[in-house]
Amino acid sequence: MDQPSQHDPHAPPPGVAEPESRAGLRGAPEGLSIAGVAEQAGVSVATVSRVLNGHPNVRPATRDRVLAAVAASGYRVNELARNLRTAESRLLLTMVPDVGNPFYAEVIRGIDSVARQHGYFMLLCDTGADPGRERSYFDLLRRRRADGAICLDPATVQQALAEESNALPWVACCEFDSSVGVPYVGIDNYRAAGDAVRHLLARGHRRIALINSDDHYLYAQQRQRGYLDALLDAGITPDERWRLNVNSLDYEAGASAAASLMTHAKPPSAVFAVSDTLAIGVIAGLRSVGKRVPDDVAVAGFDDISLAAQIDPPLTTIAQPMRELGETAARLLLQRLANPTGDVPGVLLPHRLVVRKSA
Amino acid sequence: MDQPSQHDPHAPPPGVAEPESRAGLRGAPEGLSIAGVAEQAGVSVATVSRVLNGHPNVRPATRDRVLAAVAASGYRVNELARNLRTAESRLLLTMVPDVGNPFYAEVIRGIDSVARQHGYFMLLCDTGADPGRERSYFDLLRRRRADGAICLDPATVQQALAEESNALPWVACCEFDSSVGVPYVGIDNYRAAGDAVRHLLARGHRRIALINSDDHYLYAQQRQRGYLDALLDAGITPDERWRLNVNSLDYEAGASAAASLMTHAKPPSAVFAVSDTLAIGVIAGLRSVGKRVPDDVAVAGFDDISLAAQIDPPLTTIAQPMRELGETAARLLLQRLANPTGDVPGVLLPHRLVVRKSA
DNA sequence: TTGAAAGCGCTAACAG
DNA sequence: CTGTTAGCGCTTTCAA
Repeated sequence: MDQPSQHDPHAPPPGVAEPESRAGLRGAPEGLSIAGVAEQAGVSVATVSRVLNGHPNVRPATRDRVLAAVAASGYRVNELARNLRTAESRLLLTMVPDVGNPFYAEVIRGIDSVARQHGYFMLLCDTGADPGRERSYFDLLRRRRADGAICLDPATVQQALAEESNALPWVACCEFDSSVGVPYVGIDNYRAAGDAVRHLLARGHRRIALINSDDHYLYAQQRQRGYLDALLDAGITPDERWRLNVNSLDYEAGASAAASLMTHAKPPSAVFAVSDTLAIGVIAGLRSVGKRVPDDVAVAGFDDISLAAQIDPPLTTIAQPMRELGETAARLLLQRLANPTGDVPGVLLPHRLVVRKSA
Repeated sequence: MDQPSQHDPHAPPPGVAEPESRAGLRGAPEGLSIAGVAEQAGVSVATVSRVLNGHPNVRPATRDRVLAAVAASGYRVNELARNLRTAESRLLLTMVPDVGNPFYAEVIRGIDSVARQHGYFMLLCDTGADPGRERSYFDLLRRRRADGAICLDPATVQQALAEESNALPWVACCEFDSSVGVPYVGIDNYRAAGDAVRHLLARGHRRIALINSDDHYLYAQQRQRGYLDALLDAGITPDERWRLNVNSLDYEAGASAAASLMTHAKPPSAVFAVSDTLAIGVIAGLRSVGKRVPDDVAVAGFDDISLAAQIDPPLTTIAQPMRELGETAARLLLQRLANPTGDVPGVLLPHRLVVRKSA
């Protein structure tokens, strides 16, 4: 009972992370090393290391002496040294196109929570979906600053990554190309988009526009195919002028896309935007040109960010399990790290149509 | 011209970050060290190190030989080793209450951009404003995993930090207590809140509610004082029942606070929320109980996140220079790192009232 | 202009 | 159960 079995060396060592006396902290010399603690405790550095890492083979009395010295001196392990010695950084790199997007923010939280649970920290990098930045961040893996990476960037840039470094431990999240051969987690974008469009069709709409994101996202292509096929299946010939691609998921992008859509003589009666942020912008843009939602134009979004339920009118959208997406990605990566040669699966998580007032 | 003067060792070493032949990468052995490169180039490890770090005293011919070996082998420096040797992690810790809040997201971007410009990466930690998590993250500094920290958490927890470790290199951002003695950047919350309330007063409102965030944020106290004094100055006795504190900045918190406010017999005609997310929730909550904004109730927010201009009605709010806040915080920290003993100032950035339709 | 060698602080054999 | 010791891969004197 007083002897920890099976110790995780990256959990806070017993006695070390506990609140210690202020005096101890005050006295903490800057350059105190394990050798200093060993001396104070009258043992060898090896023993201190053992105690710090929770190894079982230490006599309780010795352990206490070491712990006392640690507490008294305010010693903290130098993880720079530990990292070199163990050849791991305990850092997980997360590359995301836009931290500011609420969708990504939530995915990130999922990643972070699982990472921390396993003694890893998250190095978050905002790539702006720029291949150059992506590459340079990815290089952190080779330089050993991160043990593994999670990539949410466009499949086009993921392919480049895969080509030159299939062996490096990384996984794809949300955006993925199942053919590149890295583990991935995401949803069935084709079906999800179809579900959204079929909902619009069921509401009686025939003129349905698509506001899509940048085409080098594979998910954009998949959602577009889902949209087209759903239309075709309903006997509707898609109107090319009603398919817009925007190069950012900002509210503004959605707003101006919507406004331009409404300049047509016989404009669409419904809009499907592939992101809630876009859809919220669409609603604002529609309002700015005097259109009411959903009376004049219905709007459906994608993601179900928390804001979707709060705007006027509340947004009908496809819910993605954002947190789970992130959590799963982190688990897949951890799995790959633990067993570099083992096969790691691709996993598809379920989506869900959430019907609110906007469509 | 062909000799880099004044080289920053953390910028990509010349020739190393450039795209190399695929063959080079393919052939890269996992455990290639500087010694291997030295051998291939027929020089000593010291020389390789000099080349890698752009030291001037290397004969061009030698340098080329080394660079060729580096390119051919696909060698990448092991930063774990470099970090131990140079005793720095080149990581900046950022502790933030909620990554998902658009306000913080934007501040974070500012931090990240300056950090990267100076060869640092950002370790982002979501504390949930929890003192325990804060403490444990902060410990990363002592363990040498980060060279410095930027804290956006409540002043109450910052005080604890300061008490036990005034000597550690950290700065406060957005939320700060000028008396704790660490460098900080923020805005004049007292004046900003006053500006918002005075705008409401000028619009003819007398019954003005305040929806405030958790009281252990100093900014919440400052904004409350600004609100109260502005009312008092206008000869109005503040009504205590109209001051609400919520413990989260989520949309939902704003929505339910607004709804409860409207249960009063003679409810407020205007609401000042100390965060845009709260204000957006307030508008949704008002709508849910049948109130129109701004006709029945005017709403003012705080921050000017990008969403503020998109909702219906567009939000009147106090703009904070979010990016600059982050950038400045990073610069202050870098300054402290460069000169640990030097005095680092507290800096106040300007805010701005943005009048839109909601008030 | 270059090389040899001494560590940075830690972990993990290997002995005892 | 404990101590001695050999590195991890790099940077940096110090000498040549």
